[in-house]
Amino acid sequence: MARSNEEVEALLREYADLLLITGGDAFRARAYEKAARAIGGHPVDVARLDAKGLREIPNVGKSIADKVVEFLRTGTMPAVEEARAAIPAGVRELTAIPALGPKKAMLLYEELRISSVDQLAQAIEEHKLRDLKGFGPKSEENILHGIGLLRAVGNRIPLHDAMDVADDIVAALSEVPGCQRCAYAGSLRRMKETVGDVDILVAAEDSAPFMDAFTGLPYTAEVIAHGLKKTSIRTTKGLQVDLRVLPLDSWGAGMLYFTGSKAHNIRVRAIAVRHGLKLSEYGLFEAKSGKKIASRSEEDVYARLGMDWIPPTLREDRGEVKAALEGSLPALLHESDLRGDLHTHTDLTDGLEPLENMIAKAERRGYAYYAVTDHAPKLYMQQMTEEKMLAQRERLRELDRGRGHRDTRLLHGVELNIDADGEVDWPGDFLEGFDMCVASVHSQFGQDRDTMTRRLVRACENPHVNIIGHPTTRLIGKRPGVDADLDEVFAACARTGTALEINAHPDRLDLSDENILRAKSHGVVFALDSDAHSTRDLDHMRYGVGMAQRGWLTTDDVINTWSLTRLRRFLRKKPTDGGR
DNA sequence: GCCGTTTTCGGCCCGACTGTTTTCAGTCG
Repeated sequence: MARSNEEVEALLREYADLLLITGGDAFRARAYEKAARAIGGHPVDVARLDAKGLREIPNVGKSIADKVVEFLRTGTMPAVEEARAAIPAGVRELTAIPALGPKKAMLLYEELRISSVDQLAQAIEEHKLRDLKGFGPKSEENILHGIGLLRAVGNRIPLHDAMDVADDIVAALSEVPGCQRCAYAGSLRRMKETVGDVDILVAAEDSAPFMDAFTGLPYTAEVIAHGLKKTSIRTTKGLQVDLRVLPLDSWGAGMLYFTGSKAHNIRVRAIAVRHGLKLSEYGLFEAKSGKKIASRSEEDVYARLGMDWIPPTLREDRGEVKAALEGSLPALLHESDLRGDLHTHTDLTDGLEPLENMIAKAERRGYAYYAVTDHAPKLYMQQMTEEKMLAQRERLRELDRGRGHRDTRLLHGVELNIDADGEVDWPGDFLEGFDMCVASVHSQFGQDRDTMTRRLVRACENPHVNIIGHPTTRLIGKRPGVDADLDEVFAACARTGTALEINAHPDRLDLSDENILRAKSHGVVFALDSDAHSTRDLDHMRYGVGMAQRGWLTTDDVINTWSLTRLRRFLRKKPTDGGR
């Protein structure tokens, strides 16, 4: 499995939630939350630390360090086990519903014995909540709406969770003797924002050792099917993973078939039929003779159908087949094309690590430039002031001075808050001092369509705002995007020379691929940002790249693939040419 | 529970919004 940090983080978070649900000391719960976040974002694997090393992580003291050591040694954390015994797991699941927190979840359990989302939905239908203190018709409506959101994601899991599992399994199976190829396929390879199940392919002569290794993985909770060509398991976290072993000669056809999408496959197969051919997961065959024509690589198969190889992220039947036939596929941008990150935080606000650590990691990623954009004062909990911001700028300028032309150049920016009426935190003369400004919506997500549209358009029209951060503010599976006339917003971006962010944080992936396609048709340019709150978060960029590719973007569309000179020209915000 | 001390206990990111109340608790960022 990847690192223990994520496991420990999840456990400590669960404990914090359970403390809140049982009405324990809120500050104590907060201490666990803070420690969870710090450990999740810590650059070193906690499994390699002793109690002393653990206590060097901020917000981890003796009590938590001991609990973590115990967990790493025995695999359980007794305090959490006890809390679990007291509260049914379903009660905590209730708090995943927006607008339903620990207090109300506990009340529902105590008064009505509700301990699952389904029971809650039923109770609302039967109007059982109305008589409860603190609940009214509006809460019923809000909770039902929240349940709808949860169910829309259904059994699909976030891309990065699936990616972690897939990376691990591919690494494990690649070690098995006789492995000729091993890779993941399916919607994961297409980088869809959520994934229903994971498909792993292995090329080998003998499948048995792989099937055995697969079912013997430490996080296999259940073996759903066990065969010679296909084996399916369910992981301890409930994710289904299918393994297929095929001969090396079928690799290309297999990858093509299992990568999908279904709609893409149907379209490609139709072309095969037109050529008097037949395409299956085993290869491309002459329909009449059954003679195999191509199968070894995806390139071979596509080429024999008169097509260029299609990047997996485009295989959604959104015009890619036609483009591949015409030789007009876009030259998609790749992670290596990125020259910088334009939206990142430090521990001056809610980041976990100091400026110096973040910059060091940016250098390791080989960036030509790197922007620090901490939060502005109107996100009140961050306690930002002009003085703090100016002190950070001074420090950053100091670090930037004396750098060679090979080093990462540092930009001082800010993530402003877009007010209810489209204003931002500081007046123009203060904003003038920043190299660049991101502006994002962080409050009042429920405004009506006209108000929200005006609000975003006004932010674009601000001459100091260069990038609209996480433009719809959606959280996948938790919060829908704001209601706004996005076409109007996109048009405003194009008109004013404001870039739209593709926020690569796996919980956001905002803009989504559909919105990227739509925005691109308006002539908008994009900033592909990690929104990192720790050094590890900087690596989330791969998910943003996935979204950008799914939106058919090239380097010309993404401002942080540009040279610093071209970027600076764009940041001066000349509406006439948008900096292009 | 953690932290930082006014070194052994008091403060802990702070304010807005919502829907419920009838003066505020719960939730959220």
